[in-house]
Amino acid sequence: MSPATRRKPRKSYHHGNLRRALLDEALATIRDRGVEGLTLREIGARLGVSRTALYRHFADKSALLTAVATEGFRLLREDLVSSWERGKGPAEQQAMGVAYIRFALRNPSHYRVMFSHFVDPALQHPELATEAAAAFQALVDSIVELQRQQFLRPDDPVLMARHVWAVVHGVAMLAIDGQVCEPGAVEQLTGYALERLRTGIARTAPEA
Amino acid sequence: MSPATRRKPRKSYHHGNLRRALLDEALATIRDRGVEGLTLREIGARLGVSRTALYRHFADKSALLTAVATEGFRLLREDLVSSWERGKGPAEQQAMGVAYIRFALRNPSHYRVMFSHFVDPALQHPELATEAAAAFQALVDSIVELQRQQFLRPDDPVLMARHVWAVVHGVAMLAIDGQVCEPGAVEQLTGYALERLRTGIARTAPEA
DNA sequence: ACCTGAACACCGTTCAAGT
DNA sequence: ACCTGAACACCGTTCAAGT
Repeated sequence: MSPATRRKPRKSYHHGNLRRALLDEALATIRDRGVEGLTLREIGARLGVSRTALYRHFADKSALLTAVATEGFRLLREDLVSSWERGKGPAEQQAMGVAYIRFALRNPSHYRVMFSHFVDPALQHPELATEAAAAFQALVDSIVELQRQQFLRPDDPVLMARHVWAVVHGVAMLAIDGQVCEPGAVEQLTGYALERLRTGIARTAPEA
Repeated sequence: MSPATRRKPRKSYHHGNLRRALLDEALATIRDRGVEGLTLREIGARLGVSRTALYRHFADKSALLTAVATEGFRLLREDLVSSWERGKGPAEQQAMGVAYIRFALRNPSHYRVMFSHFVDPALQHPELATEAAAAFQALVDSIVELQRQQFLRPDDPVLMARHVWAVVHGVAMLAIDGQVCEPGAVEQLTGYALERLRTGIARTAPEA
């Protein structure tokens, strides 16, 4: 064995995208062991880099989590906009609700960090605040459009958007926290909650 | 100064209810600095007690947080039942919704620990699972009664309860996370969300 | 019974030093 | 530029010892 073939077969430096590798390793660790089980030292060890290599890409642990949350809001917004822009009608808004809850279930690590207040209070980081606001704005936009189409009550769209957000956020949290554990129960709750939500904010009763 | 008058004027042992004092100090620290800012050493120091005194009352840090969560579910259930039993009608169910959100706002430390997954996954502690189930059951009971009174749709009461829970939980989380920060916005969202929720699950349209 | 201080293994972070 | 190893202050937890 030459000295080059060690436990970690690696060139002297970590090549290319260490930042992305750190984010991915953090996401995997959060998925497996939760946010409080995340340690910077173990991330470095798993990637075969020094404990301090991370500080070349993130100011500290909080900055790493902030980056996770920021990326999460961007991915969520992309999912929501993608669903909405297929037709910009009532069916697409229902699809947005499904997409929101599916995002949380498929990206629980992102979702937990986004909403579990592990980042600095009051969204101090401007990037994070911008992405979070953009995701919320996608919801407001769809509500304004459906109000224009006379499908929704003419209430304050921001207030209505907060209500819609509360519903899908509540379902998502119950789902990823395992509070709804029977097989199919998440899908059942998603469908029921979105249908009751629609009835609650619709301009006219569906039978009218 | 005699040796008895030290920095911490205290009898040799902590008298009486150290367990309660530890819980209260933990709640205050969580309120001021968040769950991740909670350290057992500082709690002991603040109470003028050794770092290890806590282990006479709690197995470990997780057990302390589990106790906080368990107490939170008990207090929440008491608030909900108290609101409901004033009349067991539609107005009292609305009051339960208000009480739920007010509980979260008045006891944010309890609420965060209850729902932020700082306790063992899958609610391993039977006491915690029992209290959480009891709080949920109070909601199911009120739904069954209002269905019997023909005020609510005759859907599966557990499914409807999960939906109602998702709505109030979503509003509560947005509120205590400071996502709704303008003065009066929380009360506005609470009133709006509960009214839209009622419309969504009511048996008949209110105008009929 | 309840509490204490020393000790152990661990963590985030800093820094002078390497390539 | 990017990475490294040693060092520092901190934390949860254990344990033999005190009253």
